[in-house]
Amino acid sequence: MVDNLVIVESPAKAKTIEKFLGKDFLVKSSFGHIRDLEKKDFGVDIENDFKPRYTISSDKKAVVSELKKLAKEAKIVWLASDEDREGEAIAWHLLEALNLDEKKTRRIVFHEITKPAIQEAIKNPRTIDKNLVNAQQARRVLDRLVGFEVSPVLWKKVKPQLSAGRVQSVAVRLIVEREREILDFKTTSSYRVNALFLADDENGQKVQLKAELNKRFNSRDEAYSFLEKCKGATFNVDDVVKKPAKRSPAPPFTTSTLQQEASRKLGFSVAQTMSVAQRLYEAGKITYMRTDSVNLSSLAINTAKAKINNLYGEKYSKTRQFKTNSKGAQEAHEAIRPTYMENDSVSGTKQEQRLYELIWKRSIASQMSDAQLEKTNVNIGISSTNEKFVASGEVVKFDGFLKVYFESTDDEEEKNNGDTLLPPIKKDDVISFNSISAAQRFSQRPPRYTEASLVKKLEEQGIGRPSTYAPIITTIQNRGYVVKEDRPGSEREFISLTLEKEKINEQILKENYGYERSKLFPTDIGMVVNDFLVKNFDMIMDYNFTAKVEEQFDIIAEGKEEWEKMLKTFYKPFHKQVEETLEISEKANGERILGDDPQTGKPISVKIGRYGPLAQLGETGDAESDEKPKFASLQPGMSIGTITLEEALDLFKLPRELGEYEGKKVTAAIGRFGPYIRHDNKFVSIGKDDSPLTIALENAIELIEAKREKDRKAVIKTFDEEPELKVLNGRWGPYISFNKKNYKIPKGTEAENLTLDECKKIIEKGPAPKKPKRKKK
DNA sequence: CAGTGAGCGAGCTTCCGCTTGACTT
Repeated sequence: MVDNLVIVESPAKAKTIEKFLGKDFLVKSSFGHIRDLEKKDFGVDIENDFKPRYTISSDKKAVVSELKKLAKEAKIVWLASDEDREGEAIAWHLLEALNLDEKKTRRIVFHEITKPAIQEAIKNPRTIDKNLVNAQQARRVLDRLVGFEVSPVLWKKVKPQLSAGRVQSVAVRLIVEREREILDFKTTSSYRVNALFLADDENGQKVQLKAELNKRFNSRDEAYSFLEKCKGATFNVDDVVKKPAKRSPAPPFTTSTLQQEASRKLGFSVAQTMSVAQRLYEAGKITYMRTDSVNLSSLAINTAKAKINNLYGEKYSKTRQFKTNSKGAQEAHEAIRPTYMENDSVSGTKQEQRLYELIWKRSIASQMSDAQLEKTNVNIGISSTNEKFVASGEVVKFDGFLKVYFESTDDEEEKNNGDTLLPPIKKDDVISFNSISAAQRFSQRPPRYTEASLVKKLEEQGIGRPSTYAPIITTIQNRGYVVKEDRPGSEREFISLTLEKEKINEQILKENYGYERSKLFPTDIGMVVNDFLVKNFDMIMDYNFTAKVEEQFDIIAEGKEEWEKMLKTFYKPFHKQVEETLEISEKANGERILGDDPQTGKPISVKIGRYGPLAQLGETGDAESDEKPKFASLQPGMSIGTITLEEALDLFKLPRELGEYEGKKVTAAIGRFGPYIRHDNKFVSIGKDDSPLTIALENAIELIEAKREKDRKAVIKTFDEEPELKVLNGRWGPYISFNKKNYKIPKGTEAENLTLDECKKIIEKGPAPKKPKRKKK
């Protein structure tokens, strides 16, 4: 029985706003979108101007009926969803789905959750902007058409259950193309020359001065003859140039930059960052975490200023307003910042504390003064040749924002010239060297994407939204297009030449390179699907496709174009591509023929099968011989593009019989869960150190016995009266197993002391709650 | 939990963006 019902999107936001609005206002949340297109027949009437058929999402039925009831009782309903395309559509769907009377409905928006901002919003209601809603409908329908027309093409032409979409397919394309660049990369090498000079410091002590030659040599011989020239040469300081420089703080966090920095500084995955941020948001500790805005409210700027003055003094403070420059930003919220800038730490889990601290530092630093630096460059001439050595140093004269925060970069081999103080040398000083060395350095291939660097790239291209960056990364991995993996590096030799005490010493040294940690790799399926889509759907796969349709959506939002017309223009050529591809295109399976099996002479090939990449021995459809081909799945780490004939032949050697143990056969093979030993219908996993191709019978027996021992330990208690009932020790602690069903033991119960009766009581209470539909593997 | 892969061919899969839970056998 309240006069005013306010509907926002998020329940945490509802709670906060309710406090500002007083007793006459009830604030509820819609939990995001409440309606979506039907799944059946595209949910769109294509023939009839793309008329959408909306239905209330199954998980929103309860929310909608509650809101409906409250709306009926209220005198005025305030629709306060976000002020962007999606938010406007949510307001409109609420109006429709709740059957709201337009006369008693108001649309309001605010950019920051502060009392004055909300009161101001209430004073300035407007009506729903139907043009903006139409832009959203166009976006929604276009995505549906792309997804639901192209995916079935993949089911027919590549493999069932695959998916394609405006966003995910382009994300996969980025990863596939980067991988190809890496595979095609031709490494070159050059010789980098570094010298260690000796100079006097203020106290006349000898100190080292590191300098690099301004030229790299292409061959060992050139490098060698340069070092020869250095023998007996004199080294003269040609000039010493000092230049002031400054550095400015980065803007406060958006979703994308938070994900990047949390990945670089804390090692969080993007999904992890979002879930920790969500908890901080729900606890009222930070502002909303899905945003593309770098804007700070005036309240935040003022409290930051006070905090900085208090902690570091006035000269460290500098008020800044940042502007968004990322494509397609809609700026419905503030930047991500602490709700109370004065709190430099919070309680909570270790992860929450670390993420909060990062957000606090970044926000505070954004309101601090520039760092003042002094850069020094020293050129050192060589009497016997024209090349010069260059030494550079950098000294922080005033730290400014660097006192609290320094943004990291993705560049792995970043030069480490941070805080080097050069010795006080002067122009025309003559200095001597300790050693000069020329080392062979190799050109670096392009880096593979991490989750966070992929998000950065997508944002730059205007693809995806803050609320979808983390789900996109998850989707392309769940679909099996991409895997996130560590890969070991390789070793290579390089030549090092060192001139010391008038002698050149040549060495061959070894270095590791190419080690990858948590990087995104395309799978075989990812590559085959990508190539198929690029070949047949160039329009959708164009990196600028999203940016181009976004321009159209903007025109619709301005009321200068009808959304149905825009869709018609898009759909005609698009649908033609779908039809043509279905008709003309061959099945794509990425098949590659490796050669012939030396034993049978039959061909060996690799391709994508129904269940993933496989190797095949012999040909299909050979009616005369009546002999079926043999199949074997490729193992993790193997790829259609790079597998060799030998590796493929090995796959056909399994399952392998090792011998007998206790009168029963022992075999080794590779299954869904990796390599295993099978004996007496029991399975034992083979560890990393052994391979099913080579493991000996005795090692296998050891594994079998070890497994038996472990199984014995897993049993805490059994009862003679009821052999089916066991108290076991599982991954999540003790539990009861009875007739193949598992039961939770109530907290505070000592598992060892359970009696049969007590166990039966637990069982009577029913099994552990059944897991709901869980489809994803 | 520990392969499968043609053949007959039902009925299923799928998009992006907005928001949290209920759940980790």
